[in-house]
Amino acid sequence: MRQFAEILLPLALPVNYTYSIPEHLQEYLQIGMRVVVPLGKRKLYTGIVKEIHQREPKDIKVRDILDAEDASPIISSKQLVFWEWLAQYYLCSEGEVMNAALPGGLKLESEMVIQRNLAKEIVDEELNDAEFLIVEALEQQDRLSIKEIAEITGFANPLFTIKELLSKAYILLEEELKGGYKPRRVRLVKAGPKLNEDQVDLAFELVGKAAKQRELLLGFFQYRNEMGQLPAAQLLKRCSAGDSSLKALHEKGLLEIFYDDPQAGLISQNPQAAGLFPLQENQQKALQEIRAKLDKPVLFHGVTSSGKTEIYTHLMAEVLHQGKQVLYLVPEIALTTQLIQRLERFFGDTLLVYHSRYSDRERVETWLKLFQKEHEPALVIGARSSIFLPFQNLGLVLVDEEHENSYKQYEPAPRYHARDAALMLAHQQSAKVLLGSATPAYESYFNARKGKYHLVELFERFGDIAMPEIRAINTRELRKRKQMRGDFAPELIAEIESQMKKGKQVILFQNRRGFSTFLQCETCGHVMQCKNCDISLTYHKYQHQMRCHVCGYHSPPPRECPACKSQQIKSLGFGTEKLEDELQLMFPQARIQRMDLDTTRKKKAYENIIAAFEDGDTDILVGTQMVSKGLDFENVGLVGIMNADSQLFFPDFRAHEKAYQMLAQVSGRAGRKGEQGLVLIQTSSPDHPVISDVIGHRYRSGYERELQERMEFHYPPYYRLIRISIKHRKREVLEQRASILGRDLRSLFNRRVYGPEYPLANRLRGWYQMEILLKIESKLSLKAVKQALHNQVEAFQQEHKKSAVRIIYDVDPL
DNA sequence: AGCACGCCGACT
DNA sequence: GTCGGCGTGCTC
Repeated sequence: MRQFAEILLPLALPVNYTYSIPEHLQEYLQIGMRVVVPLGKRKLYTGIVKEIHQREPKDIKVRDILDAEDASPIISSKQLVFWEWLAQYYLCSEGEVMNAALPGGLKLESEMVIQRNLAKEIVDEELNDAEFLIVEALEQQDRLSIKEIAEITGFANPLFTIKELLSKAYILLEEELKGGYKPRRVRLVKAGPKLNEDQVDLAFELVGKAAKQRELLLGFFQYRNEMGQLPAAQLLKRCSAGDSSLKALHEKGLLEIFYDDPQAGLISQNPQAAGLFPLQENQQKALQEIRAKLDKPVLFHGVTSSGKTEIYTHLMAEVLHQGKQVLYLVPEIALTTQLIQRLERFFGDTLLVYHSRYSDRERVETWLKLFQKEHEPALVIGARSSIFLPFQNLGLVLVDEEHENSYKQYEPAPRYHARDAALMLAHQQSAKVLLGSATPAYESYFNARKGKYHLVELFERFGDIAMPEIRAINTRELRKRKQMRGDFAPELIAEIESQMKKGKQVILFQNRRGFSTFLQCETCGHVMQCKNCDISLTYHKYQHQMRCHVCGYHSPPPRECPACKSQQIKSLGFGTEKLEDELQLMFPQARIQRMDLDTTRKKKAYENIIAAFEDGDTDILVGTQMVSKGLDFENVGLVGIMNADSQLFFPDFRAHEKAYQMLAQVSGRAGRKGEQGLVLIQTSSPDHPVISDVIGHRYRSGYERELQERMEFHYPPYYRLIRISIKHRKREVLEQRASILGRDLRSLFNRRVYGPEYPLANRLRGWYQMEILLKIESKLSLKAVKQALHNQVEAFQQEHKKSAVRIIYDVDPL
């Protein structure tokens, strides 16, 4: 019986391909193994075996699997089920899911290499100069890549020459797989044959007078772990000794140098070496309540500083104690060294960390380590992509700050929401789920009120700290009376001053990076725009550049208006950078730090800024969103919000929800230990209901008000949204096609179709873009809707094949 | 994703 | 006249 395998390839293919299993792999191959398969003319890919069967595909010339990459599966069947759900739910291919799921090191891609055909002897007359160069190079080196040949010949595209040589039989082509993960090895030191532990003085006699060697030997005794070894690099650094001293000790037979994987040399941590922090009575009560209700997902609504992390830690410890695995999801930005170190103290080796700032090698190591821990407890803390790790024995999924938008991936597909996907992951593995936030997403709160989740609430802060006092400052009024000093109300300036006098720190929040929002010509009103995108460029003073925040395009600021040549150009709006400038002028002695995307780009920059603030080396921290995320500072007396208006009046149905979340989260940074913190909000609408809710710490009131609107205007949680983006390089083609597609969809879904319309920026990276929005009643079967949608769009694309538009789906868009 | 095939501008 | 630009289609 001929055997076939359905293979997942890391490509956006509409269906999975089938390959035949050659004789030599028939007994060997298992679901979840990686295999090498040919695709197209000269490409090899690593795919994953999804299914093994005997159904021969019709009308397709099936090719053989070339080889198996693994001795045993590296993807569990549980993961394959999860991937399938993601592809189906988020309307993308399984290949795209696989691409997002696998760390780069587990994917292999082929590269063509050129080898000399030794059967063919060189006949000078047959070769031109370039060909001769290649043949000659191949006499030295037995294989060359296309890139290397390009370098040797100086041709940008040497394929033609290669083909020529191939036809003359001088060379052979071969595919070589690259990018495979190889375990890392480090140099380690352990006791040598001449080192007798009972007679250490003999060893020192052998060393003689060499001071550095004595120091190294002492260091070895001092720093080695319980297995009697440590990394050579660490020993040398601690003793500030050179390699030669170590070699000398090695030659004397006192120390042995060997190679092993990096874990071996580390001082192994004793799990739960540090005890858990004891919980306060109200925390204890919340924990008990959560524990009792985990038969369904629990939404834990605990105000800022209520000590949610401590409660999580206790719960995680319990699940680990049962021998199960825990996934602790946090937004990327909240994954700080502070938090990781804290967890490391409690959980030692059971803790695994996974996120995008880690190198690919580290991610592969984490992946494989978890795979090995099939039936062992493990705690994984990670950002959204950690939902893809190979959990086999998942007991609990914890989603912290579950309202965070950064859980949703937008580009590239799969456009998944890690919280929602994690709920499914937990469901598939019968694991429990805890969602936590001080400001839950309205959709989650709705689910909790409707009984889909359980709700646990905690309204007191840890250690009986009072909720901060929040005051709104009416900037419209002050501007009218010309009392604003730049972007600051007098009251804000006075408070900053008085806090600094008291030795308290200040956080200022401005949700806009750069120096100013845009540059505008005073004469003709022209606004400097990105040439690829339909948005204005932002002026960055430090780099003296205009930058596009969408595509990264940048250019020096113009001296004159490109439209009317006037030299009167003014900057409008303001960002963190300008704020920092103004502040320094007002408070020359103050130590001011800025924290935004620009200042945290480097690897350690974020940690450094936070450490400086924690150590009291910073008086005023100016920042964007980043300052509101999960940072716990001890000494913040004042939080100032420079301009709440941009959040309040943002044209999005979630604007009020997001504004409340942001204001409440930033406010939560104020006040600690027995002192009430102060929050000042500058706004032109101090009476706006969202502002009053924030001042009164009333989460529910905004929720109730907003839900009413959501129902009326057909938005989540009453309706589910699918956004269909249509892209084309030519505006006319796009508009014409989009309107046809809109009509097609309307014939199917009637009034549930909105648009096509241009989004806020109608051209991004050179592509025009329109959007159609589908609003589907929650009670309808989303699956059936998606099927119908897919078929309709497929038919539409078939009918307009020439100069086709690109279509992108976003299910549950944000 | 790559690579081949196919139709319109600057040049050995 | 061709070389080569990228737009489009296909890969089990």
